[in-house]
Amino acid sequence: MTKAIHVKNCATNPSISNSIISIARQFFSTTCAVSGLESEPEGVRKLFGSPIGVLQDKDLLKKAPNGELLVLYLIDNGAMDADASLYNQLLKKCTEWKRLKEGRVVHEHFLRSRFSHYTVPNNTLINMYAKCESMGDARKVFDEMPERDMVSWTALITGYSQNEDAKEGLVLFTEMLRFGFMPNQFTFGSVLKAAGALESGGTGRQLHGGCVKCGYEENVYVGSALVDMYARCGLMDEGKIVFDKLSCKNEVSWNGLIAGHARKGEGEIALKLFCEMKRGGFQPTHFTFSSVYAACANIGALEPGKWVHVHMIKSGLELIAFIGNTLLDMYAKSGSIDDARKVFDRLVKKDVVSWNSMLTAYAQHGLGKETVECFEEMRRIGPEPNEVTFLCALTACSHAGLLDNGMHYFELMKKFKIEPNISHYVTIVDLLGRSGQLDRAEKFINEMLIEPNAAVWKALLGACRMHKNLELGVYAAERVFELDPHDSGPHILLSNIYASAGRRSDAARVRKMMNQSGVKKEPACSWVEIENAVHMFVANDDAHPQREEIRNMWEKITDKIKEIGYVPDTSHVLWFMDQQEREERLQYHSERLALAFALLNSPPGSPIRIKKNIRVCGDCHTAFKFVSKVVDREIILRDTNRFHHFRNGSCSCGDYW
DNA sequence: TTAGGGTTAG
Repeated sequence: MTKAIHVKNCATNPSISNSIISIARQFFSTTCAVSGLESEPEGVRKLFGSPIGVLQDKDLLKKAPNGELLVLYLIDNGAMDADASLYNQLLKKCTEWKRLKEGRVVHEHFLRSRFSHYTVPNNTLINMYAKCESMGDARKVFDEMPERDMVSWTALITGYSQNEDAKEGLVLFTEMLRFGFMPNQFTFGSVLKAAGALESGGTGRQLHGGCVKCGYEENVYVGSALVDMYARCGLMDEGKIVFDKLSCKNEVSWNGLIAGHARKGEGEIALKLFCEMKRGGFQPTHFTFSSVYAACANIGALEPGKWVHVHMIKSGLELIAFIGNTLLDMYAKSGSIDDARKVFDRLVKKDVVSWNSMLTAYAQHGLGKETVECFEEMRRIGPEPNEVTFLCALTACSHAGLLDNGMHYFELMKKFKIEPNISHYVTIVDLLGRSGQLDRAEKFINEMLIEPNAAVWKALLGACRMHKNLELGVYAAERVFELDPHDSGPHILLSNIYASAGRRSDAARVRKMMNQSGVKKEPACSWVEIENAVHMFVANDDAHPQREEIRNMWEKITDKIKEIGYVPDTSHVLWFMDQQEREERLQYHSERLALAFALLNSPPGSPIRIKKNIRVCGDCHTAFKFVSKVVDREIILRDTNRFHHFRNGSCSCGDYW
């Protein structure tokens, strides 16, 4: 319905009257009759801060930043009548375009008006400040308004929950109940988001009870928020129950469930749900693809990831950074760095995360030269690097042994006014340590501007293990034990340092200390993907149906690689076994079983992709290099740190990992 | 006037 606004005393100046007509149309979706303006154009110019000419533009309000102020000017000059709903519309526009500065001016004007006690525009004010991330102002409006309704409470609660202050949102919710206001579906949506952000399943369950009581469980917004809340709390079963009960589901409900499994590292389930979603006739969105790619990246599932990518291409969704970044990451983490680069090159618009993801991909694959080139390219044509960019670049230098480049980048951070955080320090210690500059690494730690944490000392400890420095290793391990006594890694590292120095009783003491304090070692396992199915192996796996064939295969391979010079290095195996026992133990490390299985079950010549949940041991690394030579296959092993591409007897990491 | 979902590092 169109309503005519009669602007009184309007201008003979056509540019002003045209502007007013244009504003009326675009701003209030109404027609406007101009009858002559006697006010001076200078005043308008002052308010706009820009030449009047700008106002003649068709897309006036999108371009002219101060359209709201013109309306206030017209009100002040008696050219337009104000009412409560006009203030409301002005504030809504400020919210929509996130124009905090103009919003404040409208707010002041509103306070001087005779409508300042009206609840609705005050609620809109709360919402405006909340959306402009100015919660102090939102709270002030709420506290000072003479009368509040349920919307006032909900707008403020939503503000806190959207501005990462979930706790305050929940506190306010209980207060709202105390004051006797009944929450509606909007309120529940926001408090459930808050409970999810706090990963507080207990609170979430109580709220769920409230939703049921008030009859909102079936509402698709509330239902999806419940699914999302349970998913963020890691309670996938409960999320699934709510999801199944929803008679009216939409894409968001599906996405909540899929993203939940993706976050938990349950890639297979996320993929299965993606198929179900499509079968159910739902169109996957950017959010869906993003979660599914993250799920594939997590389990290193290249083939399923490619399959989902084909679906996305068919669906016609543009390759924007939003999904392209996760797609790139998926290819990189699944071992296909070439595909990752292709995605990067095809991105419609690259943002800082795109560049960081590409740098990370190169870093994980040990491609130091490419990382340096990519970083330089980013400096030339890309967005401003951020702290993650530098972390990626430093990690790549560390993994590739590029000491000078790494130290140069660390210095460069100052130029970009980026304060190094603890992760940057850890990486530098790692870089110096791996390069054998242990004293320099120690000196660096002592001169750090922030307090070193367990990770810093762990980096030094790892370097001491690599370069067999007992004294400094013991010192670093003691620091780690003080700061993080429950981590099994440092205990094992120290025990191994002692063992390789021949100090068996000390090694035993550390193991005993570890066992007594209840520190548990994560059991090692490996995965390999054959024809779209993922097979998992643990060390000395006796349960596998093909165990005999696998063992025979590995024994055959061992004989072959021994012929061309492989000598088992048993220093990575527990010290208390005899030599033969140690060799046997090594024989059946999970990655070897996975490799033998892949050799038995995949076509000759095809690359083999294996994933391991902990760092690959030194002896397996050596063995794999020899294997890649005798079987003439590329073996791509992903461990927790990085990728190893084994080809023709050598590894892409240059034995530097 | 108030509501939902995603990504890079360690």
